[in-house]
Amino acid sequence: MDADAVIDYDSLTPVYAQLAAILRARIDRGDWAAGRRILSESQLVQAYGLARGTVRKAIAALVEDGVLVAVPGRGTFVALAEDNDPAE
Amino acid sequence: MDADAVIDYDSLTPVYAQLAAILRARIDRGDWAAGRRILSESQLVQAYGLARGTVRKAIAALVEDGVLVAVPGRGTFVALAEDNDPAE
DNA sequence: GACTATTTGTACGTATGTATC
DNA sequence: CGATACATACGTACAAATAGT
Repeated sequence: MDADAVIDYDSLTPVYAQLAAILRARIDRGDWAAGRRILSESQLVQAYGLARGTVRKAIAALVEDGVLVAVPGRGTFVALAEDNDPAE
Repeated sequence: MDADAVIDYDSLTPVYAQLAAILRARIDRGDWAAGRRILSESQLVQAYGLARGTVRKAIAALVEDGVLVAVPGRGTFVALAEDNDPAE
């Protein structure tokens, strides 16, 4: 996945999945280290021009994969375990 | 969980979680056998007086747990495997 | 093949609640 | 107290898949 920072609405891949891939790439390339807080939902909404629901869906997918950890009232953080669960 | 068929908006448990518990109970008691199609999202909306997003969230939780399987254009079905993944 | 109806999937918008800072 | 941030719940609209006419 090379299309960082750009959402392609004509793509077969859902927007939220594209954003999830973008965020995962940014984490992999070191934009945010483990344990660091990433952009807030509002900031992601503005940065990529998406609806909040779409941003939340992307974050939820990464939380599901153990890449991110969401903490109510604090923000969303990069998970500490680098190697995630290969199950599924 | 005994409060079948009734959503309690004053409960600490989120509405979508209550609906998920209700549906799981209905499956356990045999309202729908394995491989059978359950109510459509629209029917669940009408039956329980909820928004579609809430219904979808409840279904998503059960799909996550391997209890249900959603098929685009056809409906949502009771999964074949009775004993689900106890992980998590 | 065309058309319609049904059903799930995706996307967006808004409001409220609660916890944190 | 106010601002920020995540969680939940409501609503709308359109797209895609499926089935039947």
